Amino acid sequence: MSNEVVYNRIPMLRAERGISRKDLAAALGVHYQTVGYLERGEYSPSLFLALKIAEYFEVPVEVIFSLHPFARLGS
Amino acid sequence: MSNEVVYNRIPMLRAERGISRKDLAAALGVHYQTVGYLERGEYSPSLFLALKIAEYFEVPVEVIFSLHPFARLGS
DNA sequence: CGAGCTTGTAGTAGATGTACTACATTCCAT
DNA sequence: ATGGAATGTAGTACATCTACTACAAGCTCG
Repeated sequence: MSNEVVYNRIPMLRAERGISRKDLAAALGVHYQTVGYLERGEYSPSLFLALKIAEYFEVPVEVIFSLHPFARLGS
Repeated sequence: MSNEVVYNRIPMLRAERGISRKDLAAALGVHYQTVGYLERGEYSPSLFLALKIAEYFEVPVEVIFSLHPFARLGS
């Protein structure tokens, strides 16, 4: 049932903060490869991890994750 | 890593709407026992399912799910 | 050039989430 | 009192998530 797509903006938020995957992973308490998998969309995080990510970036979950594609910012 | 607790208010929201687990499950496209497991806290949903639930109840994810216990309403 | 940081890819292993079936219990309505 | 709806429990099976190790490639800084 979680074979469905969940879009995410982790790369954008991480770029805004200027931190590496490794640092983000450390802050979240997960393996740095896990962040890579999430950013590349190979799978979506557990709810627990999603809530941790939202807490870390201090934004609502919906700002980072969505069932529908995010609008592109550029061109 | 999702061996951690995620608190949820599904029973309360479902009671407010006055719908059964079976109907909620059907609306979400999951097995009715899955809703039971979630309500009893036996495990927390995938992010995909959490987003569907929030969409169904028309509230932000944080209203239903939290890393920290919800305040009790009564006494 | 050489070292180190960042990211991508690959693979194994274990934990968690979901589907499904079956049966027991409680409660309400007829 | 009988049946049906709603819920709880148990158990199996499969899919997904996460950890971890290892290696390749690009980049920057000395």
